[in-house]
Amino acid sequence: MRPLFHPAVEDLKPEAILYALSDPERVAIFAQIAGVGSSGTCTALANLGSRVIPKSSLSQHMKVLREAGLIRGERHGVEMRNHSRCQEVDQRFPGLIQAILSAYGRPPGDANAG
Amino acid sequence: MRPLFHPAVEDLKPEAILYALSDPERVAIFAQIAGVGSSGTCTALANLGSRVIPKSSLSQHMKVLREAGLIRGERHGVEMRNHSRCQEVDQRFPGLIQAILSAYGRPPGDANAG
DNA sequence: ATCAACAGTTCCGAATTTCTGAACTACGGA
DNA sequence: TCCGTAGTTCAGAAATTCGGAACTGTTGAT
Repeated sequence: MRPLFHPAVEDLKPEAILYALSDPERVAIFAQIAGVGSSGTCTALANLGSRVIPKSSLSQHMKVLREAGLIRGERHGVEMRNHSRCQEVDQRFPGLIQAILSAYGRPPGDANAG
Repeated sequence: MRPLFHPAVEDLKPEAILYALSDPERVAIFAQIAGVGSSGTCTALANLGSRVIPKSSLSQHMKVLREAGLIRGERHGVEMRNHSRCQEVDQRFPGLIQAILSAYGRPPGDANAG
């Protein structure tokens, strides 16, 4: 398995962020990670909505969110812990995440607290 | 040609808006329309960036923007005049358009006055 | 050390979407 | 009517997405 790629703050691309959050399933995943604050494992995220997301699809979703710079994933033993990079994204693109989550009717949560 | 479809304000979907604006080419088109205020015809919009957009592709882009509710197109004689629906979108999703255009480094323009 | 279970990734074929040249529709003017 | 212009629709190629199966890497038990 190749190591996970995470873009630096200065390399964040608005198009990648918008694309990542143009899928309601990914928004649900991201909102959960941003809301809880951390430790969102893939298996815990697989059934947030009305269906169980197949794990290969979930892995792809996580990759899209990660490579857009929205989340950071760290391996802890056998599992992956994901936490949001809201603070960094907000530093680069002020208000963007909040406006998007609000549009989706997601409570702001700690979206601006990191 | 079938009549153009424009969603009502209450039918605007954040995923459609984010998807539409996850393509830099479409963002350039939308920013131009929102900035100028109106009367953006397709031929005038075809060469905003580094390449000339083929007219079939441009037509598709316009359709995506229109069906996301970001612009309104009206046929005037032989040409189509497009103007932004920023005001309506902003009413439904406050701050969203502005945050997105800012992230892309586009001046706000009359994005909130449109 | 070996084995089994678990969490997540990668592979790959099927389904869907996007792209764009060519054909087409619609309107206005001569 | 015939022509030119503005834009849409069609259709095939190219690219992307989806998801089951196989795989990798880690932990814990024997």
